[in-house]
Amino acid sequence: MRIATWNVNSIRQRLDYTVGWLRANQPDVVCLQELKCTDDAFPRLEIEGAGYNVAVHGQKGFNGVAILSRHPLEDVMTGLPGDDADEQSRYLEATISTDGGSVRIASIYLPNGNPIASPKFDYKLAWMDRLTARARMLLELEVPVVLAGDYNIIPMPIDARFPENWLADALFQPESRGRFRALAALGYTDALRACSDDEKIYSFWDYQAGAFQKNNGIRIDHLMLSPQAADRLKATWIDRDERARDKPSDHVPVVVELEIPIR
DNA sequence: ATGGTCGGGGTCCGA
Repeated sequence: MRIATWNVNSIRQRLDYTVGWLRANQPDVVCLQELKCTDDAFPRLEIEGAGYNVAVHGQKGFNGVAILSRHPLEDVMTGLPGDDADEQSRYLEATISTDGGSVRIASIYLPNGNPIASPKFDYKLAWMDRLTARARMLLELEVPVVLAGDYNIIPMPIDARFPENWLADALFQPESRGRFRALAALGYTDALRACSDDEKIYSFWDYQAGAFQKNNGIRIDHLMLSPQAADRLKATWIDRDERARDKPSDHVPVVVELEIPIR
């Protein structure tokens, strides 16, 4: 089973590239982030036309997450538990079932958190605590779980081309990185690091100052696997070519292949 | 030394 995560930075601006990527790569599941549109404005027919079922949790102008699946989407859960007052659309969870097995998958758009001396950073940390609580619950299911998305976390210095540039950024604070590490300590595996020897591998390059041309990138899009998913991990990669296109997203797809046969 | 780019929705905010 092939599972991808991609922050598309507006699904309406990136619809052609998204459909083209689905056709070329034939993933079983894709988690999308930063849709920047409401459920009603999501281009559902075009995605369905490419052969995918759709679960959407949209929001006008900002945020918004979706799960696309070639297989039925079951038990869809919208929003991250733990704060009924949180109105930002950043979390969506569903079960993908095939005859070869089922996977619980979350599409995550973790808050950016900048600037660090602001309520936005507090919101980020509180959101991460809620995510950790949810991740702990999911482990109790003892099934393959994939928590995929834009975590807005640079886990380690090797995950940035120029780590010194990020010292004052919410993406690289000890509090943010510590919470990501806590997720790993629960028993979740960072799929890309578990299955790639390439240290200089990034998933985001800023639009400004020719960051992509200089390979001034960071790795902030992650697929975290429960033990039952990690046991089935076959391969991971990042589709860097998507960033070289005209008018691209600033993020590229990150992909995992799990040994869950599709029958 | 400065500012550099996108997207959405409206002439600024979020990233």
